[in-house]
Amino acid sequence: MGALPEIVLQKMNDLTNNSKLTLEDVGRLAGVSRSTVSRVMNNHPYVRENVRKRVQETVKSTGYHTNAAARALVTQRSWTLGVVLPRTVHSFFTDPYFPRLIQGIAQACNQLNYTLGLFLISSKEDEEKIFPRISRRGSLDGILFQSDQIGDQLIERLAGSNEPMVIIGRPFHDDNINYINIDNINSAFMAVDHLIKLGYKRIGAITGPSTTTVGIDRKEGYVKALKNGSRLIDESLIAEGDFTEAGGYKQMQKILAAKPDAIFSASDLMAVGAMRAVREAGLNIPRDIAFVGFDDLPLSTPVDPPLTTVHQSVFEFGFKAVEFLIDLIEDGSKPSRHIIMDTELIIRKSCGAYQKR
Amino acid sequence: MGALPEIVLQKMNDLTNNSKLTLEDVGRLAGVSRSTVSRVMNNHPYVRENVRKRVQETVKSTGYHTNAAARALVTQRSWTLGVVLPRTVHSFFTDPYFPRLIQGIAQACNQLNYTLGLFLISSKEDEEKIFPRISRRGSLDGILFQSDQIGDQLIERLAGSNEPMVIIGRPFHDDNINYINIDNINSAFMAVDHLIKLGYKRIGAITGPSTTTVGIDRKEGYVKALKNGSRLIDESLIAEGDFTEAGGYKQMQKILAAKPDAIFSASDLMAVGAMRAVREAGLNIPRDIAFVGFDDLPLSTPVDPPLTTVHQSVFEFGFKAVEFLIDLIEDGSKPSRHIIMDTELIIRKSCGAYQKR
DNA sequence: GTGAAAGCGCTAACAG
DNA sequence: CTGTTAGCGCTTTCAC
Repeated sequence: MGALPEIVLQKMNDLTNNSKLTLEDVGRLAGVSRSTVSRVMNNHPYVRENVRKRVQETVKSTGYHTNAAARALVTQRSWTLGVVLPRTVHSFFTDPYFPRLIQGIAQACNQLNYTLGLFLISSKEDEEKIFPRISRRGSLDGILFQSDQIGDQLIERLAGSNEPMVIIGRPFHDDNINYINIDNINSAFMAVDHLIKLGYKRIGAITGPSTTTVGIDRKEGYVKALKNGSRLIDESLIAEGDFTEAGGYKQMQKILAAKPDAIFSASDLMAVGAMRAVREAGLNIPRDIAFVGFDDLPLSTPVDPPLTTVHQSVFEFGFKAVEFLIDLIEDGSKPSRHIIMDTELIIRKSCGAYQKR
Repeated sequence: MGALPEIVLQKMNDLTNNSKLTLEDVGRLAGVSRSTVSRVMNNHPYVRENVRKRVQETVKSTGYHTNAAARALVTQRSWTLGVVLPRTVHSFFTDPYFPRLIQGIAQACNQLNYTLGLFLISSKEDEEKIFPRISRRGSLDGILFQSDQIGDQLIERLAGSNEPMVIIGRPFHDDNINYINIDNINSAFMAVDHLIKLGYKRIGAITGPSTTTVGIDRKEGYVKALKNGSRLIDESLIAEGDFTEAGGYKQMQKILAAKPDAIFSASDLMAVGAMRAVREAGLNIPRDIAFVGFDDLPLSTPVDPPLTTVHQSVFEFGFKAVEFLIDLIEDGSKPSRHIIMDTELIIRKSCGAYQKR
């Protein structure tokens, strides 16, 4: 430091404090041009080693950071990804699904040097206000959109803006849309088939909303499994839930009248509510009614008995979605793709598999 | 539309499709200069009404949106707020607190026209990678930081960068730092005092981590209430939890040996775990052991018996934090302030108040 | 009221 | 290897 004249030190101090340094300033302090500093900041080759060192030291001592807006303007890349959770997603703060998904997305963003913009839509007005912010060029490099209600207009509008976009879950119209999903139909099939093989005769279902593709697909898997096992579909054994605990409880009370001996629930959280209703009716799980759920996420309270369920890796789901989107951003010319993640049936006590043996 | 020559229509089509319109393009199409379009976009006065109309129509028909990066560069405002959740916040996806907080923050951002950048830090490496992104000028107008472990280095580094920042919760060193909080000491006091007034003699506590200010403050309220009621502090009745259900369960098992007749839990979620332990020990709530919790957030499963607890409005907490931050952004010269939100003791069945009467 | 011109801070040719 | 230069798309004086 002894080499620097006092006036430069003074300048450095000024600059450090108000922290409004530009490349030009740093260049001046390091005795190089703004281009060279830029090269150093962006790890370009072709900078002499001792110059690079000197610049790096100046950058460090001044606390200089690249101005993101200026960089974004010239590179046409914001390094920001938008995550949109539509307003019909009510269960945001009761079902661990969304927090877990966001964790996966956030971790991927961190690792891949993207910033994560979160858009929680809670009303029609929000939607209108937010739309320009997500579709405005220059602020987002791509969009992750949680699939929700079928015929979602926002999804169509966004798809029209031909920005890189990946839908999380199956969109209703999947023509020419990139999405990542699990095979809900076969996963549900697998779960219900397991109950059939265990010998249950009256297998009921608490489905998700029939206005969502998840709800539709998981129900389809249930129906398919029954048909495959030559069972009749009994509508009195089926009730439409809303992916909440309270919904599961309420729907189970309805189904109880039809005397089921097993239940497939389209989510663990609904299964918990349903089990509560069963217990209140004085019945035993799994002896009187067996249970299979869907999700296998850690709920805030342990379930008793432990729930047999379809495991999906929500964290990886979010992570992969980000990788998929970045891939799209880097090469937008690719034809649309669908990524299907694996699921697995985890057998625990609630299905009665252990008792039967 | 009949007035426009074919070549203009063609141009409009081109521009609409590749959607890379600039102010200049829109101006050309509307027959005005870029400045006028800018004025219209920003709702400036001094634009003739018919010109404004014409421009607005062109904007609409072309689907033009302002380029955020360019605007941010010139105005030095990104209209983006950063929310930082430090890595030691483990309970992100089991405790409803964080999702709820984020909901409040997101709603405020939507209403006040800000974009929300979410930074979930899960490792030391994340912290290093993220730090430049949050402190880099030009990308964030301000920061919301969830207070966590005492002596958090990130908080100190960020405070040093003198960007507008609001800490959610009490920071360890509160000198010259803006924060929003609830009065944890008095809230806990109120809860424990309630138990004292109900006549309980051996009141235990499951505290939060002693490395967090929430943990420390709520414990202090507990101690203060006991002293105020002329009780001795019995360390065997106190155990340090971690704000998880499993932690509450485990700590309760320890305290059980000391034969408490009431428990103050520093969070509802821990109370749920503790109640599970009590039930497993064959004891009745509230007859054998009464409970008071803290938070009053909707848990995924209803608590039985309903929990007497300190209510805090987490959604409003998040909302207010955003308003506070924006206030700071708009006038950075203000001296540091602290906002303290109200809490309220909600009496339900778990404390035995109803039985006693 | 409206347009021309300057410039926000950066990257990326293009020279040298 | 390094500096000069030309914009990226926008807002904002300053003239008229």
